[in-house]
Amino acid sequence: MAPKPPHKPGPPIQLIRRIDYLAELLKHLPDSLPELPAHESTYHFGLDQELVEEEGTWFAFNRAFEVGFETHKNRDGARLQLRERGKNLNGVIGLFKQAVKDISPAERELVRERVDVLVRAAQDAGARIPVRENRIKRKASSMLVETKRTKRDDEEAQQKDAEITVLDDSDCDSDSDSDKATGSVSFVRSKDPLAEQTHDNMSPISIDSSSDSDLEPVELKQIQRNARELEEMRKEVMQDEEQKREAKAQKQKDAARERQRKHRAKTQKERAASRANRKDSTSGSTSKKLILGEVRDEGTSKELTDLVETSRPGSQWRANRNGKLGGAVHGKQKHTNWYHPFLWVHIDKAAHKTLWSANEIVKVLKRDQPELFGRLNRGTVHHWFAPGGRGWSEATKQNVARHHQLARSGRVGILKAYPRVVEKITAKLKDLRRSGLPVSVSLARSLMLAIIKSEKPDLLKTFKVSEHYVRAFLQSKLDWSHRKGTRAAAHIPENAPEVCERAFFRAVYLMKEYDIPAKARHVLTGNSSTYHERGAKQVDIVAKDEKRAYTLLVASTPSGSILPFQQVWSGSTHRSLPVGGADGMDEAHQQNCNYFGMTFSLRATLDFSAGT
DNA sequence: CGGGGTGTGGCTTATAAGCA
DNA sequence: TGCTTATAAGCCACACCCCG
Repeated sequence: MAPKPPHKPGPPIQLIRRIDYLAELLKHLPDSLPELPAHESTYHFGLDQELVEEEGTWFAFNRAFEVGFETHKNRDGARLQLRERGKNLNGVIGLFKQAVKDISPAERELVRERVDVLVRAAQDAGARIPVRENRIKRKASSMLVETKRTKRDDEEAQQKDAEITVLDDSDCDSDSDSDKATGSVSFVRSKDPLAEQTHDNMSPISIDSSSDSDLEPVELKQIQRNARELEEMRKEVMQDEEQKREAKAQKQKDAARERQRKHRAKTQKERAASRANRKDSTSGSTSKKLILGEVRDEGTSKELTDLVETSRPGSQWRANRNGKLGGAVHGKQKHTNWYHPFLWVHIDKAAHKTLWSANEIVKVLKRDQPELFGRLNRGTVHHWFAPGGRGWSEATKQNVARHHQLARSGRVGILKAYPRVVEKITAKLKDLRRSGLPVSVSLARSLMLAIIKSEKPDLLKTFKVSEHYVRAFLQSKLDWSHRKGTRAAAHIPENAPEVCERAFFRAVYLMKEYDIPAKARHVLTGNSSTYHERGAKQVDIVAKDEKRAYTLLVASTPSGSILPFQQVWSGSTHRSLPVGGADGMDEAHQQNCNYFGMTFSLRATLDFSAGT
């Protein structure tokens, strides 16, 4: 599966809450500020879409903000002052909310500053949120306190870190912001009496012995001992915290599991109940409604109850292996293979119709074909989408193309860790096929054994390269299947006896040189079939019986006279042509001297036609 | 402001390939 | 044929939006 692109995080909730708080403040500005009609107001906030496209959201936001509030006119240090209240000013909230969606985290920080400026301006102008709306106020003001405290805490922490260098550890950087904000127990904060003592008694200390100090050796030793103890305590605390975190994570996991278990139990119960209901609701008004089509009888499509199983390509696997010889018994299949062509055709249609909304797709499908899509989940549909949402992902397209997932996966099992070996094997196999040699399992196995032996001989201690593995390799890695040859790849050459003799002596030489026993020889029998690309139109193969066939074109004029015949032959060399001294060639020339001719095509597999 | 609907990430489980 | 593994299905929860 292609890796998912990193998800772009949305604006932080704190920022949204802060903007909401500002909105509340702006709503409660005092009446002393004028509320101007739109044409008199200078507050016109909105993201100019053209600017957004040309310069980006951040630029467009800044421009709108500046044009509205004219902060450049304020003298140094002067606070922003609101000139009016009402609808026009409130438009700035929309501007903020629109902008924070599309900008970077760093830019969001700057937006946060702008919000703070406006909050101060509103407070300066006398905005007060009434008590009855205290919920938001509490929330927001607590945030104010929180942020202030965060800053202060951070500064303090930094100071302390600077002072007690022995405690300065990169691990401490990983302390979450929330920890800092709440001032929770963290070792750096020097809540520890020992640490405080150290802090009170000594000025900057460092475990680094190279630091020049005027301290007496005894004092130095004491400090170093303290430092070590501190270090140990720090480690203990860290470990403790780590354990707590793990325990918490585990607890959350358990809770989630329990929730899911309960949910499943509930749905099962509901299903059972609905089945029971269906059984005894076949009479009276329900039957009438059924006949009239007012309600849908979900119990009538009995054959569809096995949809899940039917949609799965590997159901035979279960039938063949399930529970045999005391083996494991797998339960009924539960996952539907939605890539099944009969299902996917509806899904694809619905997707285009609903403009790629997972929720809509599922709704439409469930409404139109509840028997088929009653169990389809919108989350599942969502996972099929390409990044961006409109269209299917590449992985999905591939799954649809092969009607299910996983097959032709390219997996090579034990050889996965040795891509070089795999590459060598596939290259050799492809070369063999290019030359037209039939590739059988035994040939492929010998080849693989030879390559593995030379590259990674250790593997062969346990790995047998079984024929089963070889078949799987050919299928998984090369997408080859067992094919019948369709076309002769080459003919027996003129110098065949000579070639055979050379091959014979080469074999003799090898056997003598490497002491190869005679029984190790293996003669590949002539074979009219081979492993070859699945679905290929032509399967070239050597030693295939030559087809003696040609195409004869018979044509006539509109008036009915028969034209000279045209024969179309095929061959791969000029030797396929009739030679000048062929039997009957003179006769042909004498009888049809006006008509006899040859034409060649320049294709790899030559076609030539002869008109007589 | 609350309720319902929607989009989406992440967790758990099922499936089938792969290996010994 | 038992066990392992990669990937998809199934499901939930959270954030956000819209509407009355």
